[in-house]
Amino acid sequence: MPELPEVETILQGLRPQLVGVKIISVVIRRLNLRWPLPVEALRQLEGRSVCALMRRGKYLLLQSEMGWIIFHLGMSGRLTLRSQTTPAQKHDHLDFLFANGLCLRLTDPRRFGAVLWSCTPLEHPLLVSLGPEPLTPQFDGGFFFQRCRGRRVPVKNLLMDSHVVAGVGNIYATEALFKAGILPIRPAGTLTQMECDSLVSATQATLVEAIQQGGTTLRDFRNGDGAPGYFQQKLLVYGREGQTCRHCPELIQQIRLGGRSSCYCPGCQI
DNA sequence: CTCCGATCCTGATGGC
DNA sequence: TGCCATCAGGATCGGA
Repeated sequence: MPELPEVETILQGLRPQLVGVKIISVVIRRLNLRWPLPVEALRQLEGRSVCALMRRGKYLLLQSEMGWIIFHLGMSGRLTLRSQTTPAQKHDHLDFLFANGLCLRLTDPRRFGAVLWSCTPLEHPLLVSLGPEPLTPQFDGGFFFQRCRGRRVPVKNLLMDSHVVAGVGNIYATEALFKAGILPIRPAGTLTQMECDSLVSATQATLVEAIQQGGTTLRDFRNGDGAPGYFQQKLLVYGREGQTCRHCPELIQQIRLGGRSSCYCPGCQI
């Protein structure tokens, strides 16, 4: 569910409420998500304070004096703040109860998400091989051009590959390709340096605007405070198959790439 | 190394 | 109303 802008939105909501606050207890209702929960480490958090909250790609990192908890929300995960009296519902798997009366609750119906533990999170196997953050100078047209060279997979697959660049999912890759005027099925190796420059700029502009809008709520995304995002109102092609392009008279088309649906305009994208 | 498809799981939706 | 198929924001894994 959540791509980079949604995780960033959650992070910005949680940070002022939780940093410096002591964790009183941790309630574990399910021992397994995608992988087993680090039960021992979660127990050791009790009585410790939150030192910092950070994001890397789609991962949300919580630092305590004992080490770091790594969250990944998968397709359907949510992290929300609520009062400690709110009863747990069907897919509420994990609660952190804080000294200020708040409860941080992890909900994940599909259970593709993960909760992991590490003393050095950036060296964790799942994070160490991630590509650069898309909103840093490391991710530029030259970098992406080099990663595309010799590759015959559709460029959209590369843009969504977290080992190439971390945090760009299906919605934002689809939107960025439209903004850059590039067809999602173009073999990555056929992109010119200029097209890579354009695609990187479009990706960054899309992510920045989505963060400003508080993310995209297609079904049930909510930030830490339970509020929806508004970027869905700005979507140019995602989910618009069969409708008229916003920039020309053509109809938006839909194809499947790597098992994911991709929308594009045959008039605007080459 | 590259690429493709299967896979983990539940819930919403639409056709019949 | 029920049943079934399809689809959904992710990322890993195995095999060709």
